[in-house]
Amino acid sequence: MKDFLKVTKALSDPNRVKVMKMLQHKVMCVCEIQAALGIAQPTASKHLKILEYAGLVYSRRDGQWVNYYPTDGQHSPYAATLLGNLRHWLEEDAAVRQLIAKIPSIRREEILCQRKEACHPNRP
Amino acid sequence: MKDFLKVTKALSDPNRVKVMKMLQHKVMCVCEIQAALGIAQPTASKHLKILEYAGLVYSRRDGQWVNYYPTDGQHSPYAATLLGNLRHWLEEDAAVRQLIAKIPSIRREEILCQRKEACHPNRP
DNA sequence: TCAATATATTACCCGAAAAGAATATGGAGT
DNA sequence: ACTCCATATTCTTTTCGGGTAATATATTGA
Repeated sequence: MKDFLKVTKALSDPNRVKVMKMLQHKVMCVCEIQAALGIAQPTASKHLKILEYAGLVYSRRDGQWVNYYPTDGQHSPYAATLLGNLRHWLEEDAAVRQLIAKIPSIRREEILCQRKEACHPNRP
Repeated sequence: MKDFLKVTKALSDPNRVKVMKMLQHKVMCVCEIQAALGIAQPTASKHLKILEYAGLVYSRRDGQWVNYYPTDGQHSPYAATLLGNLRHWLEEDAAVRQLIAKIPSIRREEILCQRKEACHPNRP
């Protein structure tokens, strides 16, 4: 029961559902997710932890960034089933389509997490 | 997105999941659900309304009682899929098994909703 | 019509969850 | 060692959801 509730709870928040849909289209780091959703960095981090705890995503460090991936659902049959369905569910959702379309323009090298107001002008 | 969230939210509370599992084994009225879960009557009523709003159950009056049924998921593909999976999911869950086993001993004619302390002795 | 009962609704309390600010951690590069 | 930056964690505030008591509604039967 607990494992099931972890998954349904994780997927009962709009931002977390959006994260899952984005990750199914492209592997992303925290700062990219933060930028895509327009939320604060700790908020993004916390959402990802909840998704990870539910067995829906896992993370791997890549240099200075931490990438998040959708899992194959090995550790939770509930996660496995819902991940499978989510691949086609909500593909026509307006907010999701808008996010997916926005992804290519989000590049981690051009994001500054620590100062929201920063449009870092001189950077390699 | 909203319809999806209605379903995941509805299924992210343990008591509501238990209601769904019970209803998949036996059609029940509000007072039976209330008795099975050991919660107050308005609480049971509210949970059922949330499940109904999500398209997971529907209700039909039968004399003085209102019966609740699992839907076939016609009004929500998300509800349809999860209802299907729930039929086999959690069948081995301890709390669910205990509830299912308890169902036959719960008879609506022997329940008094309005006074919790009542063990109504003389009743047809 | 009135009494009894099941269900729905309302109002309110309380704890949990979401949000962001501030701070801590840790890797990369100098 | 030191700096820079992405990420994680802590803290605090605010919002949301589950719970119950009290009340309203609806049905049954006398």
